[in-house]
Amino acid sequence: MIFRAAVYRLVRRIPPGQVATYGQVAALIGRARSARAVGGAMGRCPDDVPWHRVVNAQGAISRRRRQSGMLTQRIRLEQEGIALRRGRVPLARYQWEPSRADRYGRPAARRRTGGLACDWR
DNA sequence: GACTTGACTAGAC
DNA sequence: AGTCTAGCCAAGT
Repeated sequence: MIFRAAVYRLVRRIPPGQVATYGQVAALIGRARSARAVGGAMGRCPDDVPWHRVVNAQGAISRRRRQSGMLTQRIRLEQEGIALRRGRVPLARYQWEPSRADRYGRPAARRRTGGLACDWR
């Protein structure tokens, strides 16, 4: 499975009105240390991928090299009923809690940094 | 195959 | 709560 294809397949399963973090997406496809690469994949995704449902670990909309897109993301989230508080999505309320069937692999062992424990569940 | 570039993250101040 | 750093890694050149 190509990395990006795995990312897109998973992101398509995020329900409307909920969000996931880059690190969470990475962990769910069994690549717990690839959060950064997930961001790269989101930048060039097919139109049917709900990219706006992916935010960073703080619940904020990550900055792009070019600002364009950040506003669109916020608007789309709000259209799905997600209210941002102080510029961030309250993850405690909106973060996706995937069922076991939505998980493809077990998170990699955590190294010094970059790897995520299963704390998003 | 050796860089370079990010829509990343956890920890340490 | 902000800023900085060190790790991480897929893709593109």
